Amino acid sequence: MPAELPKAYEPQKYEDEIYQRWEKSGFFAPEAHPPWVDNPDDPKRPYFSIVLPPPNVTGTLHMGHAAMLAIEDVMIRYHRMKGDKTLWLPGTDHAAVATESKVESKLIKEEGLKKPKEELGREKFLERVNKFAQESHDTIVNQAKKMGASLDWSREAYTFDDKRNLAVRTVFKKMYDDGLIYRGYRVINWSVKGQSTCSDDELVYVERPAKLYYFKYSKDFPITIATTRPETKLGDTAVAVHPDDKRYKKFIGKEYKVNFLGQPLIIKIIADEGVNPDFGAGALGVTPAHSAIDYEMADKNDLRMVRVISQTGHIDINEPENIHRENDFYVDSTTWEAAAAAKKKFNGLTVSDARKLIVEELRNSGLLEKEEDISQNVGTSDRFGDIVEPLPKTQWFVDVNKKFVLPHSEITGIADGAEVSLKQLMHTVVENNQIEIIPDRFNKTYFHWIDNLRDWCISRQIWYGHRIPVWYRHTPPSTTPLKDGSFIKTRIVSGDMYVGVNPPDDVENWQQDPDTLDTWFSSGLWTFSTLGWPEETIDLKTFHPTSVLETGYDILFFWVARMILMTTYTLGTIPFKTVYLHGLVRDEQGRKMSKSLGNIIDPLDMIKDYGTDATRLSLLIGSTPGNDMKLSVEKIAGFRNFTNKLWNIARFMLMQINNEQLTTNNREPEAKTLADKWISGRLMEVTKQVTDNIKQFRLSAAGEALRAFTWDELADWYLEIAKIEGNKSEILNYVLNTLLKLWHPFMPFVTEQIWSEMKVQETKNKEKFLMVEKWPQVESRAEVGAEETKNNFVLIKNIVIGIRSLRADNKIETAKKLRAMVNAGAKASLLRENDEIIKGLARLEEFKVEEKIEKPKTAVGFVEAGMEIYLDLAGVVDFDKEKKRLAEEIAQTKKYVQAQEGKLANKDFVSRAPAAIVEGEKKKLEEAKNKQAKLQEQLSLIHS
RNA sequence: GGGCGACUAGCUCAGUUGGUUAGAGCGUUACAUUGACAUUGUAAAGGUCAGAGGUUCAACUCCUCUGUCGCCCACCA
Repeated sequence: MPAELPKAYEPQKYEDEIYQRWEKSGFFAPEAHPPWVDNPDDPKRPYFSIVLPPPNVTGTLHMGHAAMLAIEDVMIRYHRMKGDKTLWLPGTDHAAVATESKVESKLIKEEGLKKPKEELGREKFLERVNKFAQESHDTIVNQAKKMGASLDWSREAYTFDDKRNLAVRTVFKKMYDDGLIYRGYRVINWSVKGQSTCSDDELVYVERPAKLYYFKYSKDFPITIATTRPETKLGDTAVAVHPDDKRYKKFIGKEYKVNFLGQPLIIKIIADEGVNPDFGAGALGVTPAHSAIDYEMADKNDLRMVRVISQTGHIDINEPENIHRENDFYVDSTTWEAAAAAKKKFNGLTVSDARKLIVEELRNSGLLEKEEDISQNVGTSDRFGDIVEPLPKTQWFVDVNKKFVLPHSEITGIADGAEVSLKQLMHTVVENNQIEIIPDRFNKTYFHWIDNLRDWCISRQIWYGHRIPVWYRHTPPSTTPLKDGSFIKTRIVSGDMYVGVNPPDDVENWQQDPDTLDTWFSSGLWTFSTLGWPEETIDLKTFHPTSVLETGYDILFFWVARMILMTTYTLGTIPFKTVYLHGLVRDEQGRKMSKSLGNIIDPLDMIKDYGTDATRLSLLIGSTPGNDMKLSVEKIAGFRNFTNKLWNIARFMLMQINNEQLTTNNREPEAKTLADKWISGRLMEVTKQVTDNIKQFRLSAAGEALRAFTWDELADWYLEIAKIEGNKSEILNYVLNTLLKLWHPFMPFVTEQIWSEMKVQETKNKEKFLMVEKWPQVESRAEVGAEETKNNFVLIKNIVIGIRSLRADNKIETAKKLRAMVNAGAKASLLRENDEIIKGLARLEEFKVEEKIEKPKTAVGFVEAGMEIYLDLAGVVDFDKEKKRLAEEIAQTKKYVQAQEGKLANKDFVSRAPAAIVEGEKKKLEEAKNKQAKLQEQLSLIHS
């Protein structure tokens, strides 16, 4: 007998050591193919690759990461065991804003700096950020290792390292040359707090109460407008009404010179379909400089743009584009003086102070007609948290609608050299199914997002990020608009500007654009920048497009869509074939886990208390793609129990396997008994189920099938039978080998540990890994009699269950041996062959199998598959109770019989349903009728 | 305002093209326990599949409507 395993599995004892051995073995890298692969260098050998969604470098592992790592590791380990060239490439994300502000507040807190960026300067500050990132990098990496993730650390990438920076610069330059990146003066989302732009997707809308003010700009203005932001009206250049609004139709096209509390305005009345005549006053003041929607309206109607709010969030009506001395409106000196007074009055006020003042003045001058409480959606900055101030600035944009020539295309439906837009590319690859999104309902969301996509603002005013590879001869060109009468039209500022992958030769005469790129710009390149692009590396050729992208559905737009954009544009191909979206991990009440709620389940605590395998299973089983999952400590504890169960199953099996016969060589032995045949058949079925389910990304179903097999069939039945039949070395060995392999992707540690105990027994060599064993094959052998085997076994099983059930009902203690007998009819020989099993499992001293038998007087009975089984209770039976029990069962059976008869009496059913279904229902009816009759007979035989 | 999802046992969830007497885990109840495992075993209770219509021989499954909850998108200013 092999050396015994400890009674309980203690994950903490093994996990770290196993991970180190795995890592040292080199098998995480695709170069180290499993030893049994015959043709490792065959170019046709399939590959499987996943690039890990990079966690923030300064972050710590949370359950979301844990779920991601567990799901991806299952896929990776499965494909590695299948013999594919398998690469799982790790990396971390520099998380520009998040990291920068973390370091900033750290410097303030710990070193007493007031404004760290100003005080240290760009270079020194970035040094500090880099240092911090470097230090905390190891934390998240080590935590990923704790999860058992079989990542190829030799290829680790960072979104902000030199290689990725080169990729970023290269793509930027290419897009600029194609005219897809432009510098423009447009209304963008500005975070006053963060002093930076943010993209449309980074806005979070918050519902809050607001006041809607109704007023006229001045007494002589004909239309009342309504607004929640009176202070922006200082920059109005139009009033918009619905084209069909009878009240206002006559004003459309007219232009008014008004004095708005001292501020001179020229207001044009325009018509726009978007104006809702029933909301507010049915007329709205158009502020092109401080509202994205007004900006679009202004663009359509060729309006002027007057900026009145500065980037610090103060009123500032002194911007160059605001004062138009050429305009005859201002020739009038009184107006000019009024304008000067207005400036003096409002300038320097914060937005909210200005609002108060304006409302006050409107009220005093009798212009304010109404105040109304409404609820309003305001956009806040996801990163900084403050309400975003739309204002015009010169920024860099990616044009998503502009057509360009795609020289090389591997995209179905788009030919080499075709003229396309980025939007079209993004649309096509999902529509033509080159990229499959799981679950597929997210296709709809994705298309909707693309259809509404506007140009992407990519420049940010923070320091920790990829610097824009643009240099200006002196200072950045002025943002003063051209004197073409149009203050709206996007224009690309030319002049002394250099765009290049590398700095200009005489860089000392140039100044680089101070801005950095949106972090998603570099993340968008992730699948190919990590593989070495722009170099033409072997990795790129071998592993791209990647097989699967697995990530949370919450970053479908931020990241997944941008990767599709960047990859189709740059390489003319898809970044990945399948997108697997997992849900959010929530607490047991369905709430998000957060510090403030104190409901965080820390994966590292769980690993410590219950082991990694249990933690992984709790995230894998019982959750489906795209749906949030609820997690509780109890669930994890439950899987800890299962881990221990598996350990003890193995422990027992190893004790049953004869020392000389122990082998990790997986040949299926000949099945001798019915139970043997049954368990081999079931194992084969389960192998097929698990394999199919993993292939179809149904990991929960795969795990659930395996769990049910392992516990309910193998442990509860076959191993119990093995105790009775004995002498099962070979088959137990085979089942154990297969079982460990099937479980390995889900619970790598406990399976590897058991395997290495076996390896030591067998070869005295620990350095052979289950991790690279060959995945069990599903043999397409002819399953002669497989169905019959199963049915026969189920019959035995049901007899045992029936007897146990009667015992329990009659409160017979487990230890007491009873006598049972059966009217076996045609099944007599089957039951005789297996009577030891029945006797053992049902605790019988005698199991009498006869073709025909009379019911003993002191017995109770039941009917199974047409046989009557009697359990002799030797006088302890309570006949009243027994009568009741039988009557209940008869009633139930009767109900079923009636239902079946009704079904079969229905002519439509018999004529229209497939013959096989009808046959099946007939058979069920016969069996039930038979059962009913026999139960009836049993009842009638009770004389009390 | 538009869209999506969920609603199945006390709780957490499976249920793959329509055909099962609707399943699992946890929990509950009863009994057991030095022989692989109490991180256990045996047995049991527990469901009008949110509601109403419809299609069909047949609906948890397909269609329509309603309700409750959740999420995403959308700057009625």
